Amino acid sequence: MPAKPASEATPKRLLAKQLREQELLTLAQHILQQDGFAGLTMDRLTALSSVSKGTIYNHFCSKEDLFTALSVDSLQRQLQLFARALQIPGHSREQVLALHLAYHQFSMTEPTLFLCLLTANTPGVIEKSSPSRLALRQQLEMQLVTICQQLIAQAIAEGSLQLPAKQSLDALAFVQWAQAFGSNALFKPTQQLGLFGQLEPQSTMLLGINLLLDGLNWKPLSKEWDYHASWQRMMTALASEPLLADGQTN
Amino acid sequence: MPAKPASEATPKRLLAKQLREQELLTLAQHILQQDGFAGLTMDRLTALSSVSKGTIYNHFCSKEDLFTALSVDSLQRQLQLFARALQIPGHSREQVLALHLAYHQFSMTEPTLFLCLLTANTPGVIEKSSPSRLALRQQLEMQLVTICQQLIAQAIAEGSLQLPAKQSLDALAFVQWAQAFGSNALFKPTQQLGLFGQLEPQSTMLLGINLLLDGLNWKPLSKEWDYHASWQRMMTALASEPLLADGQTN
DNA sequence: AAAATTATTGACGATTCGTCATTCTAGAAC
DNA sequence: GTTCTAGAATGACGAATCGTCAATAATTTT
Repeated sequence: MPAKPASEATPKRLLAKQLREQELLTLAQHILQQDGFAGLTMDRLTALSSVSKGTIYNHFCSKEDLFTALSVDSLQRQLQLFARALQIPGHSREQVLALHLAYHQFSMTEPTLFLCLLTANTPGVIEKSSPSRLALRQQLEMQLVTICQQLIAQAIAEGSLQLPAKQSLDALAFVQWAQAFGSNALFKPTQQLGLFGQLEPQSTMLLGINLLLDGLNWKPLSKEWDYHASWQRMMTALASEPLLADGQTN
Repeated sequence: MPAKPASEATPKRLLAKQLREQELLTLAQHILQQDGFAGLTMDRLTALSSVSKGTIYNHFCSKEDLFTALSVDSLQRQLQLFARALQIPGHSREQVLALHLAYHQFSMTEPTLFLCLLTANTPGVIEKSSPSRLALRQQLEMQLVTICQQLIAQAIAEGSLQLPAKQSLDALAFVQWAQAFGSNALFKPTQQLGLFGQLEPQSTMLLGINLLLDGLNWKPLSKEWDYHASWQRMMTALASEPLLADGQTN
């Protein structure tokens, strides 16, 4: 047998495949926002796509795996938004605010993707997703958390924040994350929220963040600074800022 | 046509039906914790139960409706735990802590039920559940939130807490709820949590609560009181306390 | 006890998932 | 340019699951 170089990496095939995968994902999103989650069927996806069912199953090992893939997409979008949010000037506590805002904006402007994120966190979906894709998702989540940790570390370094006794950076990042996740999940798009229906998401969310950061004694405190103004300013900044294209060096 | 009394309310049939429904729900739980969410099938539930498929569909209009029913069960259990937690003596801030602890304990000791709660919050499930059961769930959630609100109102009345300017009771309850929900969801049973794997749930959760309540200036502050001790004390209290039976007047 | 109303059954149709033998394609070897 | 081959694509098919409904049984009413 001739020493075949194994051909391991398919040269340009890979690109086409990734491209098509993205195409399938956006198509799935369209179906979701048009017909709801009950309307997303593999057969339907097949019918509306340009490829056959077999090919689709060549991308996603199950319908649930498709959901996990959508959640990965979701996280990537979120990562982009985080990057943009961090470019808004402001002191460290304002930057935390910017991240929370970006998260919130994402959940509001991309309800479908956000709901995919929630769905993909469900045991029924996890059980039937491919391990590799689950790992990918976890890696992306880690990137997001790392951003938060860096922000906290930076605040400590510059002196606007002191690490509480016996606590880790991780713990602080977790608390922030939990707060943001919980708030956005409860304010979730669908369902007119009988529970907290009369609450205004924006200011309630800001309240939670302020309480948390005040509790941490993260300077300047909410009594020393108008974070409502900061929130407003950042909202317009995030909305208007020309999103820098993907692979752009600068 | 003879004036039929409509027979509206079936006298004792209802009891039997409710009893059987509970039986089906616990059976479904057993299947879930034994074979995972992928293993729960209507046919399988039928096979293991003493009734036929038709009868089961006479209780739950779809498989998703069954999940919503499980989440209702979950909330009822949680309500019980809240009641018990409130009986533990302590000042108002300790009582808030007790509620958080009860929530956390529930998510840890009844992982399956908690996961049902998460699953039932998913659009795919909501879309296919019966409106009446969704309403029931919402009502129970409302009860839980009301308990939180009362606690806050009481603290304000007795002077250990002041309502922040321009904020409502609802908003404060929401923030607490979001924090608790987020933390427990992220520390969810399944999946060894690569993100926050090395974190110790207990103390991290306590940290979050303390930050929030300190931010609210809810007395006594965490620097003036050993809430870690309170947490420990309540944990044993919750674990050991003889659970008062359901319909017991006292 | 007969009639009438309500509940139960489980076989069946319909839907959806996921597979696999076959067909096709793109590039390597000659 | 032709042949060869590894891998990709296809879509008909089998399997699994959902949910229904005509027939039957149980219970209440008269």
